Order: sequence, then C-alpha cells, then structure tokens
Amino acid sequence: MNLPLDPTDDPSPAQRAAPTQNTLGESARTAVEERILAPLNEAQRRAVTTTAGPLLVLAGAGSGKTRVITHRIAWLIQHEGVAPWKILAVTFTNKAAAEMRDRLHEMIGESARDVAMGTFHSLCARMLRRDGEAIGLPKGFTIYDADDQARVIKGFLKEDDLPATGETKPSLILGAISRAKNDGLTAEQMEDRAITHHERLVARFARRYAAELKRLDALDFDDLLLEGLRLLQEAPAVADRYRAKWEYLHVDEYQDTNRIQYNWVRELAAKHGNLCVVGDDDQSIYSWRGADIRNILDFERDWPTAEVVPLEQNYRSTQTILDAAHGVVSNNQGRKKKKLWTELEGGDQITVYGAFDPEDEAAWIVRRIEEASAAVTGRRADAPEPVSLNGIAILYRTNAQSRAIEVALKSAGVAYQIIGGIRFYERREVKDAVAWLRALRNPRDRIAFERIYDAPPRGIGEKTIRRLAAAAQPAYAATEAITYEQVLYSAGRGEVAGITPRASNALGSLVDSIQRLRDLMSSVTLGELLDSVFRESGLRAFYASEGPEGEERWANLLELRGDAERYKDLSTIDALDQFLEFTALQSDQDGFDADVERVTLITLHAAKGLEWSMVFISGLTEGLFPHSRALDDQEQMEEERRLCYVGITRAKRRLSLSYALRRGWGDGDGAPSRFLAEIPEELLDVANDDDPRADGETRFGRGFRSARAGFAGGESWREGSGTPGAPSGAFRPGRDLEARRRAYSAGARSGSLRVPDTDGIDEAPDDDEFIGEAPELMQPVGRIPPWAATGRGAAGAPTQAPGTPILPPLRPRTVAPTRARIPGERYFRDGDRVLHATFGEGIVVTSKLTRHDEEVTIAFAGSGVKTLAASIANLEVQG
DNA sequence: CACCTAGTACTTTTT
DNA sequence: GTACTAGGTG
Repeated sequence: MNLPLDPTDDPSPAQRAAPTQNTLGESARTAVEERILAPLNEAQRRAVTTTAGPLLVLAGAGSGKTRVITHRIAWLIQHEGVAPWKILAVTFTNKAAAEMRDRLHEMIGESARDVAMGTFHSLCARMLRRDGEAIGLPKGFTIYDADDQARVIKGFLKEDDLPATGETKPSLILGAISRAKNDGLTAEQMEDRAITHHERLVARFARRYAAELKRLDALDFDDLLLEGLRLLQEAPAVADRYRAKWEYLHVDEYQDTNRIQYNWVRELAAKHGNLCVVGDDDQSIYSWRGADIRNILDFERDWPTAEVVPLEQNYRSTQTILDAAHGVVSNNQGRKKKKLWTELEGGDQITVYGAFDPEDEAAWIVRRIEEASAAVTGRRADAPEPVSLNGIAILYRTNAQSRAIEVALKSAGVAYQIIGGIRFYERREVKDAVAWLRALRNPRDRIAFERIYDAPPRGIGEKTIRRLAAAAQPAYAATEAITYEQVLYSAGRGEVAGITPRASNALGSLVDSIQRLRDLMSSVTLGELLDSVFRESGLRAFYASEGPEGEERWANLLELRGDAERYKDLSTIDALDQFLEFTALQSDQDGFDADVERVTLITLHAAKGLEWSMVFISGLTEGLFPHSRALDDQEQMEEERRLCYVGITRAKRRLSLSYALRRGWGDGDGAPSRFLAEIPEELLDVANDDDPRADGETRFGRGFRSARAGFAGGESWREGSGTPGAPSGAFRPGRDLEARRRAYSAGARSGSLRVPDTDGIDEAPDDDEFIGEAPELMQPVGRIPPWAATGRGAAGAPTQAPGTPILPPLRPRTVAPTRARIPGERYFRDGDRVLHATFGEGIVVTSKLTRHDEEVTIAFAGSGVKTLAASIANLEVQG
C-alpha cells in the first residue's frame, strides 16, 4: 500500500515549479481529450467536462461513479491545466481514497500524489493537527474511538455508583450524545432542551463528557468533524488558506454525509463554488450515523445554479439483478424516480433457498460455492463459468451472523476473509501496545494510561486506578498545567494519599519504564520505539509465556511493528501522530483485499462500493433483515430496503438469497423477508422447490410462497395479529407460554413434578420427557432485554415490554440418555418422519450419537422442537 | 488488594 | 463468542 501522504501538505517548491498542461498545443490537447473521454459514455463525459460551478452527479449503482471522479480529476489536471494540489476528493473510506489515487496514478502518473484525498475524518484530523491551535486545540490531541469513549462514561458511572446497564448503558448514552452533536447541539443546549428524566440524565453526562475530553486532550469521531467545521468558521485566515488551496472539490458517497460534513464542504466551497458531489439517494444507508438524505435531495435547492447529471447505465450487473434491485427499492416513497439499465440482458435467475436453521443455510451456501468454483479447484472440469473465490462474497445484516457461515467454510476447507467484526486495530494486544504510544504522545490521555496498567497486569488494580483518578481531579482544577502523568509520577514517589506502598512501588517502576521510553523518543524511529515498548511494557515477556494464544497475539504485535516501519522517514512525533491517526481512523473496509483467492464475508453496510461476480445475501428473514428495529418505523424500513438494494446491486452475474426459518435463541422464528416478496417471481429460482418450506404453511413456519402470497395480498404487518408469513407452528413465544401453563397444571394434577434446569437440559430424567413442571419453573430466568422489544417479535407474535419476565423453557429441551441401546448405531436420519405418543407427528432435524445413546432433535407440529433420547422416548419412524 | 475463574447476559449497521 | 460480574485465592 502506498505511503500515507499528508493531503493537507503544500507541494514542495519543485512540484510547484512543475509545468502544467496549460501550455499544451492543440494536437496534444486533442490527444488528452481522446484518452480521458474515450472510455466514457455520454452522461459520464458531461460529468467529467462540467468543471466550473456546482455539479450533482446522480450515480446509480455500478454506473461508473469512481471512474467519473478519477477521469474528472485527470481532465482538470491535463485538459484544464489545474494544478493537482488544487484538487480535493473526499471519500467514504481510506480504502476508497487509496484506490482512487491508484487509478489516477495509472492515468496521469506521479502528479496523482499531489491531489488531496481522504475521508472527512482523516482530512479534519490533519487540518486540526496542523492548524487546530488557531481555535485553541492542543497539537498532540488523541483521537478516541468507541471503546475509549465508553471507558470515559464508565468512569462517570463508577464515580456515581450507577450500573453500566439499562438506561445508563454507555453505548446508549454515547449514542444520544453523538446524535445531539450531529444536530449541532452543545451540552448546554441539550440541558436546556431536556424534558424527560432520561434526556436530563444524558445531557448531564454530555456536559461532563465534553469537559473530560477537553481535559484529556482528546477528540472523538464527532469532534473531529465538529472542530474541523469550527476551524473553517472561526479561524478566517486559516479558512481562507484552505479555500484558496482547494479550488476543485469532490465528494463521493454524498448521500451518506451528515449536516456537519455538509456545512464543512459548503465552507470550503464558499469562494469558488466548484463543488462536485456524487451520490445515489437509493444507497443512503447511514442515517443512524447522522447522514441526512436531504443533503442529496435538496442539493439543487441549496445550489440553484447546479448542473445535474444522472448516470443510469449500469456496467456491473445483469438485467435480472437490476430488475430484482428495482423491484425492491421501488417500494420506497421518498426517492428520486429512476431506473438503471444495462446492456447485459437476461442473466441467471436469482436462486432462493429456504433453510431450516442458520447451519443448514450456511451448508447450502458452501455447497453452492464449491459447485461454482469446482472448475477452479479442479474437481469438475465441466462446471460452467467457474468463479474464483475472490469473486464471491457472502453478505449479512449483522456481524454475529458470520459465525455459522465461517464454521461451514472452515470445515469445507474453503478460504475466506472476514471484513469487520473485530478488526485488527481493535484487538486487545494491539490496542494495548497502541495505548503505550498514546500515553507517550499525550501525557493527559488518562484512558491510555489506565489501559497500560493492565497491559500486562502489574499489580495496579481498580482501587489504585480510582484513587489516581481522584487525585488527578483537584490537580487539574488547581492548574491546567498539571497532567495526569505528573500525578502518576507523584504517586510513584508515594506522594499520593491512599495509594498503598505496594501499588506505589508498582507505579514507580512503571514510571521508570515510561521515562526510559520518553528518553528514547527523540533518537529512534517509530519501529524501534515500538520494540522498546514491547520490552519495557512487559508485553513481549507476557505473551511469550502464554502458549499458543500468546503466540498469535505476539504475531499481531509484530504485524503492528511492520506497519510502523512505513513511517521510518518521519520525525518520531510526526510518525507517532500519523501512525496513531491511522490506527484510529482505519475503517472496516480498509482491511479488504480484493486480490487474494478467498471468499469474502462482509456486512451489507461494509459492502457498499464493492462488487463480486457471485453474491450471497443470507439471513433474509423478517426481524433480521429487515431488522426488528425497523419493523414499526416507516423511515427505518425504507433504509433497510435501500440496504437490500445495495446488497443486490453488489452482484455482477449471480445472486443467491437465503433465509433460515429457525433462528438462534428465544426470539422466535423468522418468516421469509418481505424483500423476497418484492422481487418479481419470474426472476427467482427456488432451490428447494420440492421442500415444504418453499410452499405453504409448514411445521416450521410459513413457507416462502405462502409468505409471498401474504405480502402480495396486502396483509398488514403493522396492525393486527402479526407479520404475514409468521410461522404457524412451533416457537411462538405466546404459544410456548400457553403450553407451559398447560403442562404445569397437568403436572400439578399428576403430582409427578420435576425441576428441570433453566437451560432446558435435564440431567438424569427417569422418564422420556417432562411430565409436569414444578412451580419453580414459573420463576423468570431473565427479562426481555430492551433491544428485543419492538412491539412485534420476529415471529410476528406480539412481544412483551422490556423487563417482562422470560419463563423457562422457551427453547428446545434436551433429554439426556440414561440407558444404552446398541452403542454407536444411529437409528434416525434427518428428515425422518416420526410419531411420538405425546407430541404427535414430527420431523427429525438432527440426530447425534453420544456415548450411551442417540439424541434426536425433532420438530413437532404442535409442540415445538425437542431433543429426546432415542432409548427412552418411544419414537415410531413412519414411511 | 490484585488477579483468576466460572457463570451470566447480551448481539444493527461504523467513520 | 464476548464482556462483564461475583466470588474465591494468594
């Protein structure tokens, strides 16, 4: 990857003196036109050659958006004679910026290096690092990520003796603070506007949080943008310099900008008005992060002289895929009407698979991948159109869904890469090492110091940490000049009251280590500094003694060391700043490598802007996708739909959609997603067409076709008894409760009560299933968590309010074996139809041999899914 | 007082 | 699967 450039840097005198193409003769100019415009269609050309004034490019999915921006920049430089350092391009991820620079480099060579490119966050960080003093910001500020933010809030909660759950959950408080900040509110304004108890609570935290970050010399992600804007608004001299510097502005993924970002761009464009924004309202999927779709819908109102160029020819996908995408997104109300077209007529039908559970779904996906890539791996030379693994992606709504797929890929030996989830720079050991660097750079960064106390453990525990923080409090108040580190030093010398001699000793040797590292800083490279950090901190020794897991963590630290090597030409402070910024602002997608021979696992959000030949979208059930939090909110539902549109349009040739009727834990089953019903049926090929799951009501839930009919028939999903496609059989919370009550009264009558474990696994039953249930069973095992209560369960059954007790057992019961049959012999196969004396008819889902018995999991028509011991339960196999 | 272990509750999306 | 917590141990 290319060296991190400072996009706010002014060009060197040598670069400044470089001849521009202004002096080109007529024939050379024609040649340039030819080269830059030839690969473009009519609309793209218009976008590229319209260089003066505001320009809105409405770029549909796959319409050559990136191509337009790169060619436009090339055009500006080579045809219009604009100096490369006069051009700025803002992208959504650092990866996109790097890619754009690479493409530009191929077109125009070295001068591509002088074009400023980056994300809003990275550009603001650079500007603030350079000019932040003009608005009173410290030079060495630290960027706080979500984890750091949460630690700050948790500190408050500890001080106040409040729980980190419920309405004072850090992520909840931070979300509210972030939303207010993006609406341009200060903590004081929040307090003024607070009405409810919770709003007042949040506002108070917001005020404290802002003050604390100031003391820590820290900026969170929102602050980067906010302060970046303030810099342009309140430091006129600085603002004018940037306005003069960047004469041509480009903003990619404009539909995902928020109000602060919009204002920032407007400030920069104020003088010359040369602003080109590129976006697609149908792909706006970040409103929860403050993105304001009005930025794109109202562009023409805000810039009355704006040219608008729609790009509607798609170069990526087949017509089938585009029709499916259009079928879905056209159900949205507030959108600019448009329809993509392609020259790639027809194309394979879209495959749909209704799975029983996530494992089944994953297995099917893996099987299809194996078939599609068989020719590549050499197993089936006659396979049509072999797809290489890096042309395949599996998309899902939530990161948690990757697990089942991962397991299946692993056991099949298919190589894969996961984007997102826990990323490299969020791994514990990496954050630990980075915390040392942060502490060295910013002596006020209390959060970083508190992290290194425990990395590795060194006899400084929670009590000591609290006392140190308390000691730092009055010190700050007395004089701003005192840093947290200085308080730490005093404590190391035993000068802080309440710190035990033992802790004081530990602090003393920590302080020695820090000082030795400080002394090194001026004379070594960043990489060498990291080596010393590994040694002084004890991290190296710690992981060396930790076995295989430690080995992996150590390997990650070495990888971090390798990253640091790229900054070896910079001064230690500059290297430190840029490295720390890099680790903090590294995005999910930045870890994606399109060239390695691996299947990609990625969330729908992170997949935006990427493409693959063969795409799987998994987990298409009501409640998952669309997510349960969107079920009763029209606007959120439209965003889910756009997300689906984004997912579908990632596919170039082949698209597969799948869902699992049974999902994890007790939140019920998912009916097939409404989005499946919104795709014209003739485009779909149901893979398990002969399966009841494809058809009408099944024991597991409402089948694909039946759900489809439900949506098409206009059954309301907002009112009445539930979601169309809601499962008719097992697992509806309401039903299970009812069944339990019946079982309870039956048991009370028969007097044969037993107390099952709350996890539903009976240790040593002396009967084939529970006969009755003890009163203890009616004790709640938990309460409905806030996130599960959306007014409607995933199953379509009404859910209870948060806090409602959950009674055991809602989940399948496992009845462990007590008597042996013929050991090692399996009697039941998946799919067998069986009859049970009490539960009636059922279908075998899985069966597993244990030491003494066979455990058969059966889905019963009326009583849900149960796991029974074959030796005990009287099961009759039918047909 | 620090640290380890086992058990429990919790999972939207991310710069 | 992980992040937190409680409770035991050194």
